[in-house]
Amino acid sequence: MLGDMTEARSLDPEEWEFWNTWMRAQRLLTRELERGLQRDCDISKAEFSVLVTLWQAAGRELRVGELSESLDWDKSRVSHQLTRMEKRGFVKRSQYGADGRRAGIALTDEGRRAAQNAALVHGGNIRRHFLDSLTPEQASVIRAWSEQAVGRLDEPRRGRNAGDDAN
Amino acid sequence: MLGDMTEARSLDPEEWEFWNTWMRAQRLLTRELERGLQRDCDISKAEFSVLVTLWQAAGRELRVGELSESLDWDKSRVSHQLTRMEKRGFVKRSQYGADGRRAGIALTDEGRRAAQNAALVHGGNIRRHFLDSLTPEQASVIRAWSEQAVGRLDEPRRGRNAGDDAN
DNA sequence: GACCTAGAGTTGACGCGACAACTCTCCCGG
DNA sequence: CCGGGAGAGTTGTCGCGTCAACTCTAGGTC
Repeated sequence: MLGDMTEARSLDPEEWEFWNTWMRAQRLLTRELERGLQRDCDISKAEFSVLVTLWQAAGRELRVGELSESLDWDKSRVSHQLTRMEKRGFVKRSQYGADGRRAGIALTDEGRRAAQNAALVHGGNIRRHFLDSLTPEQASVIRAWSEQAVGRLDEPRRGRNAGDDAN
Repeated sequence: MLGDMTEARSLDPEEWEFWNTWMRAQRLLTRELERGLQRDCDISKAEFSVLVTLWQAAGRELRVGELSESLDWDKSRVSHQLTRMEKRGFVKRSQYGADGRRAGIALTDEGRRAAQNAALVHGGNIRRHFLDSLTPEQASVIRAWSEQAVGRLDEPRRGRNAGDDAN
């Protein structure tokens, strides 16, 4: 809408520095947590997300589409991820329907164990590396910004509820 | 240090929600910017980082190790990225040394054009999607958190200067 | 009943990111 | 001279993430 006059100007050096520091902080934090997950639980962040989402379904089998919606992942991404995780023995695609199609996704026992353990360990890591590092003021400001950013960036896409996800 | 007693407890539901919202905001923002970069400039975020870093070197050829240090990327990652970008015609590995080894990395003309254009366009996108969305208070709090997080997570790794990078 | 379109899911291809293994040169000590 | 690191760079492999193309079935229309 309304193209304003300052279009052609990029960012000032200090704005770039702000942006770079911010991106760097994010990257270091997620890298640290991802490494922790790999080291302590031997699973990836993507695997964690799927495990926890299925775990929260408490035994109910989810469809690929539901996972896709819940995680806000592309359906093909979910499918690929499930293929890998099926190979690892974390999930099972149960076939149903007379002809044998339409997959429902279920955790295996090993998947359940991994989910439970990872939630504990990863939660602790998040506390140590993120939550504990925030002053109350920082926490509330960052929470507010996050919510507003999600609202701004996510509403356009799906104009309805904001379901849970697990990252 | 000193393991405190609350080890075995993971996160409360509201802490998880905070964490998830925060991760989600990050993901949506970076996804949006990455898409913008792809759409408007036909380059990826990784390509952008390399282009800008080389551009800032203002004609001086960088070594792989320098790029790796500057970007805080694994050396092998730099090498792979350069291979792809060489194929696209953005960079050139100039050989020197009598026997022909030790690669110096230089931008091609096309690389220079792409860098310049992308810095402008991407900068604008960052302004629109991020900087403009911050109240002054949010900006200062987030800046402070970022710096402190980088200090905490990055100092252990390299106990020296905090060079520039381009993300 | 034949078409055919919409939706669900899978597959393939490709770039990104991490890790380990390998090459090659330089340099140092014997 | 030769053997053995150390440092720089490359290669291979694999998982993640995205896009496009494909399959298959259900359901609707004629």
